[in-house]
Amino acid sequence: MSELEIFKALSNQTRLQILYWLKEPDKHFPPQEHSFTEVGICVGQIQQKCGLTQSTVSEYLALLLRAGLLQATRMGQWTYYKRNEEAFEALGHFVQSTL
Amino acid sequence: MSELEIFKALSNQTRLQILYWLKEPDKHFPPQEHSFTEVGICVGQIQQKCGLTQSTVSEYLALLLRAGLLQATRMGQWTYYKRNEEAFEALGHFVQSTL
DNA sequence: AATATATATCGGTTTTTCCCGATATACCAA
DNA sequence: TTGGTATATCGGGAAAAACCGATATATATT
Repeated sequence: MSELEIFKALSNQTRLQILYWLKEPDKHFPPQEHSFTEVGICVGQIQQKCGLTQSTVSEYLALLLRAGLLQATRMGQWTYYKRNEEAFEALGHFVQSTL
Repeated sequence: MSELEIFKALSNQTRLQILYWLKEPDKHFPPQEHSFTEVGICVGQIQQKCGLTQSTVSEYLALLLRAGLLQATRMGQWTYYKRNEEAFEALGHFVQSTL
């Protein structure tokens, strides 16, 4: 995904907030069956904290996924999202050396 | 300026292009009276390379300035813009460690 | 003062983004 | 199969961004 698309994905307060929450899931979300670091957080949990509708949050997560900033894992009827830390490192490096 | 405003400023292909040109002014702009690294490039030169209108380019530069990514120097009837490299370093660090 | 040039700002149209409700799809359980 | 829950997708209204042309402002020159 292009840097332009990444910056667009980051140009929204709610999406930045989601990324912040997902940085330390155990601090921001209640305990769950599956490991935070392995699968991430399901859409419903994120939606509750956002206060936006389910459809909007689902779209935001899909957008962050397309930008490469998140990874998704489908487990049963839930989709778990977690950060793709490699993408953040790569982006930081890009900003420092290329942008 | 907030990171959100910075990411918004970076969410445009033309503005990214301008930042790229300003990274190595001597490679992308004709010689000029004043030192590239000291004052930067004037609006007209940037506008010519963009192909957009003067008003649009002026607004883009003002936007990048407000975001803290550029610095401006008024000299006579010209305004010279150059990159604020500290802002890029700070942003890269932010992406790596905080975002 | 009058003119010319460079840049900034203003008003408006088109495009994109934001965010919603409704609906579709996927999966699970009875 | 039927019904229930989780997520994704679709269609659309409202807000913001992307540009533009016209005009205002600032500076320099004559």
